[in-house]
Amino acid sequence: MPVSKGSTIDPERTRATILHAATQMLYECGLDGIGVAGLCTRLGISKETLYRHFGTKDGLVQAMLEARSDRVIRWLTDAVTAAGDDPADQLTGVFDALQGWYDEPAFRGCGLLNAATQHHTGAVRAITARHLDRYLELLTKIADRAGATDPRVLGQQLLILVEGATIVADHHDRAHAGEHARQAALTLLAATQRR
Amino acid sequence: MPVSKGSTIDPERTRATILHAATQMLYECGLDGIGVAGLCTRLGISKETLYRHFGTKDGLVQAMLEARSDRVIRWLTDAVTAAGDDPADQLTGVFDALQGWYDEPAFRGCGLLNAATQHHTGAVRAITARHLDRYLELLTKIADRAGATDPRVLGQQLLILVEGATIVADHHDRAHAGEHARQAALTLLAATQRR
DNA sequence: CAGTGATCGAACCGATCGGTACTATCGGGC
DNA sequence: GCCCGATAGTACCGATCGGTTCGATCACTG
Repeated sequence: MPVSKGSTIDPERTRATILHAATQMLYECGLDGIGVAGLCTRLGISKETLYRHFGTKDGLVQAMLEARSDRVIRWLTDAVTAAGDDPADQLTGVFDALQGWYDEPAFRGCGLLNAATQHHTGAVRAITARHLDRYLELLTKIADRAGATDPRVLGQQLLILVEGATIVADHHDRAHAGEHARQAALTLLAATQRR
Repeated sequence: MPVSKGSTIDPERTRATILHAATQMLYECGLDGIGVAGLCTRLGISKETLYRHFGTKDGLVQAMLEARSDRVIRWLTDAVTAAGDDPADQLTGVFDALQGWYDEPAFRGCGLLNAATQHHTGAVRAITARHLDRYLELLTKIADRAGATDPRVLGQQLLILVEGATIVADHHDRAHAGEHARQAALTLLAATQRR
């Protein structure tokens, strides 16, 4: 059955729907953990539709990763904003948000890092590197607002904590990684302010 | 040419040679980045030999990961030993060793974490989780010797720094990740001793 | 109401995958 | 010196992969 029952023909909306559903599937199964055929079946679309919107599987992957990066950065930016003006509170907001993520049953690590590890093509790695850039910018701003001696160094250290916590949560101890990282971040923040 | 020229028939040695060469190849290409056929060609062995020694590709992967974990842990343990008795020096030894690794052109992140991300089968993830356990044990011992208020928490934080530094080195800034993590580790160490 | 285009479902393609089978050949132990 | 086992090389298998094509069908537009 083409076009099926009451489905609105709206390419933009179709594309967005595919992107959203495929993001979850590919995150859950891994980029190579599910083929295009299986993906289309579980998305309830035909291969032709997928290929018309995204050209290739890699095209879908890249579109999905860019959208995911946007979403993650927005999510953490909001967490910072919601935490108020105190840099320590902002860091707490970030790591608490991360711990909330780790607690989700579907948590499988950072989708962008996973993708870069699986397909180490130039394009995917570039998207991931840019993602870390944006992360770093967010964290460095906090370090700057906190009056850190060297905000760039503290920003990098916070980035290491964020990524390390995500890795440890995925592969070792998801229950406490966020909290341990949060405490470490606050200690580093306090130490740099004290100088 | 079977058995080829002056090749010694020594199954143990053959197995070890395959394991060593395959470890490098699979680290460089990723577990799914090269097939069994290509692997055998570049290793100069036949598929039959590989399958006799390891049963399946997964068998090879698991044997390789276990060997790699042993090797990495021994390497870092040696770095700690070589650094003397001062916990701060020991941490410096660890992160300097890591930075030396990041500086290698062939550096592609932690092979065990990469493998766990690529093949999230139970067996591979278990080997990786155990690898992090051993890492944690090493770091917690340092925290303990340093007289940390809570050595287990500091050990976890150091683990987060180690893994975070490796991730950041792989995907963002390989030149400074080790140094930033080292500074952070020393700051955390000093802070926990001060209390 | 006619035509356009988005979509489905299925068949199909060549390539590649992990794994097996078989033969020929060589080294090492008896 | 003979024989067994380890090995190379090659052909082969079924499954699956990413990607293409085509016809039928339905929603929307004019």
